[in-house]
Amino acid sequence: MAKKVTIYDIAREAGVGIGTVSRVLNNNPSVAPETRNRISEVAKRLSYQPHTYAQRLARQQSETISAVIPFFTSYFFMEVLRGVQEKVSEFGYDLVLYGVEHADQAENYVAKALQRGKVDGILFFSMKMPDRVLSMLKESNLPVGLVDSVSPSFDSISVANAEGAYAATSHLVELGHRKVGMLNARSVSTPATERLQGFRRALEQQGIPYSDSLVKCGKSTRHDGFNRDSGYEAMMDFIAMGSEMPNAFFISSDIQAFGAIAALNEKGFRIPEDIAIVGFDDIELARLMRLTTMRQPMFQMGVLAIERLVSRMSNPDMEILHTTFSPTLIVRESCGAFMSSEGMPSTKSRLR
Amino acid sequence: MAKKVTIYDIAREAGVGIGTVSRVLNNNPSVAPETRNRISEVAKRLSYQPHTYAQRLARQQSETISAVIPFFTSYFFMEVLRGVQEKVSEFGYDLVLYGVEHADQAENYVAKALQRGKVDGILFFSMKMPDRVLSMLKESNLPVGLVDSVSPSFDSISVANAEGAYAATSHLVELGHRKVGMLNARSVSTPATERLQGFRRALEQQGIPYSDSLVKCGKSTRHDGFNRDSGYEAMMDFIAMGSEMPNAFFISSDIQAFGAIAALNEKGFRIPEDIAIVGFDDIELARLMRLTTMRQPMFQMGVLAIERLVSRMSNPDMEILHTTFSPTLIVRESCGAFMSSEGMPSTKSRLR
DNA sequence: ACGTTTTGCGGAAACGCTTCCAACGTTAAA
DNA sequence: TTTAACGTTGGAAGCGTTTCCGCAAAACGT
Repeated sequence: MAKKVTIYDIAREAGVGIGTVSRVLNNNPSVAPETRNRISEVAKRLSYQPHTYAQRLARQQSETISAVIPFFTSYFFMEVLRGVQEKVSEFGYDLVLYGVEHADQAENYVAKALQRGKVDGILFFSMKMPDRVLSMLKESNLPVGLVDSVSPSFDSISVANAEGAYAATSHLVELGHRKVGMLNARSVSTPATERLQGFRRALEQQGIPYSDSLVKCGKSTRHDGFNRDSGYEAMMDFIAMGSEMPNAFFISSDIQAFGAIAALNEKGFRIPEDIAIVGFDDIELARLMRLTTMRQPMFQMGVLAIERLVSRMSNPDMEILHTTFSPTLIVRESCGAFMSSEGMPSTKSRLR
Repeated sequence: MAKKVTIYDIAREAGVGIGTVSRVLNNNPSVAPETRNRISEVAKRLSYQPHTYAQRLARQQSETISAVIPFFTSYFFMEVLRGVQEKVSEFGYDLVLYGVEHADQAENYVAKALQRGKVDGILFFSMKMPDRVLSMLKESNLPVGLVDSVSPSFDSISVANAEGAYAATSHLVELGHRKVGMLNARSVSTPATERLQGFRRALEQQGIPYSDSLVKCGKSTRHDGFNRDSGYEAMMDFIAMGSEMPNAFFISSDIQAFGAIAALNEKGFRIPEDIAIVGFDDIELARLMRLTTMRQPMFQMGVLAIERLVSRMSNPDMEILHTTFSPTLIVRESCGAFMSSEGMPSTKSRLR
């Protein structure tokens, strides 16, 4: 280990008291300029590095923000995390990541985090937490931010899931499709249920009868069903419907859409000629695959989440803010929009 | 904030000294069973939570592992990080992520990290670090692990890049191609230069003359050239060669391959009928796109990296270990192997 | 019955820092 | 000239643990 240099060493070397050294290090104004210089110089010469944990213990705060995330390995979270990471280091905080499988694990973590000084703020991602935990959090007075979920008592950043699903579905219907289905994720996920609502509403609004047989979810439970296999399985189920099968699908995430496309390809369906598809998220691969989808400003959500959290940390009485982003429809080729508008299929399709 | 409960509270409540409380909390055997029970009970009743920073200060260690990563938003790193995350939490450590743009930023961070007690171990990902930093690290005695790069003085986990490139290129040649080119990433990246070596060696071994015009790299510098646009640009450059253009390509990452495929499609080339391609990495999408590629065991590398680091932390004098994974060739459709072996192109191709 | 270990335990010291308080020398105000 | 106020400074106290030292009581040996 690098030999420790403490403020005592500096104090001795500079012929002052430790209090003065500390004041210099913390830019406390009440130090004579001359003394300040001398101390700064000694500190640099000894290449002093403060002991973070000692500081945190003494200051009673952690300079740490932690993010509790269900599965930080999904494309969606990765993208949001990029924004988070960028801002966190800009503000000079540490980022501690906690990957959890379910909300109850989060609860477990909350208990640990609540000890004063462990973290200065927490961000929860896509977690529907039990009321008990929520109120624990609330009375703890710890700054908390919610991303991709909402609760009245905390700041939140979210996406208008229902609205997005509504737009996606409507787009399909406007393209002339009457038999449109949905591939959803698991209903334990709030975004999934919200997207289902949007889907239903769009159908009803367009005078198309809704039926439960119109929405399917694969059996793969990883990432709450937001995964490729789930999409593959659900689409296979649809294909098994035979002539009853819808010919247009709103799919609740791009990654599921890719699974669905694989299933479709395997069974000889062409996209968009035979089947139209619109996804959700607009992950990088969606552009590559020419997938029509609803874009969520993931990076930006991460950035905003930290900005909001930091301002709440410095001003706890700030009024609670809820920000909802509206996803925007990105029309590419998988929905067949170009085909119908231009009268012929695009020659550039990468979808089969 | 949750009202603080300290070991003093427990001691008072249980009618013992703080030393005993601490011993119970740390499972130190020299406490009478009866006393131990009483204390545990009180601790639970008061829902005591140790103050992490105080512990770390007293114990002189941090229970934290940090990972320094160039761009933790690329598919390759995401996958590796999954493995890292899994193991880290299994061992009960905290994971602190540092995203950096270049090695010099890492240096900056190293200085901070070196202060005793800040972190117990560091993992560096894909970073070619200046010797000065390396020796700083070395003499600091901090446990260090290298992933995707190698240095004699530290444990490392890497992939046989040259070997992989060799295998990929050879596969192309064995399929009958004589004009084979390479799309590389930027030469600042060590994996990129190693893969180039493998490519050259394969050519030479097969009696095919190498020429610099056979390898190109796009202008996009993000992720050191391991990005989609770079692949697109490089392939466009190749296409501009006209009749001189190779008809088979080894591409140094899957993501670049997708860009290249886009370029090819745009210009009307068919894959694999006109152009054969093999990529590198085997990211999830490669399977979807039926891309022939060299698989790196990314998740496993992450797992191993942490296991190795943790064992070094507990046993600093352990002999230095270098593990090299050999990438394996995953034959799918983009190389045309099925076409040539089965005499006809696959009907399921998703590559155009 | 008397040393001698062993076992269990209390609490001071240490970890490295921040912060508060007292004290000093100066300078301004009266 | 006296007093009050100010600008600086030193260092003790405190943050919540762990750990070491030493002591008492209990267990052991003979």
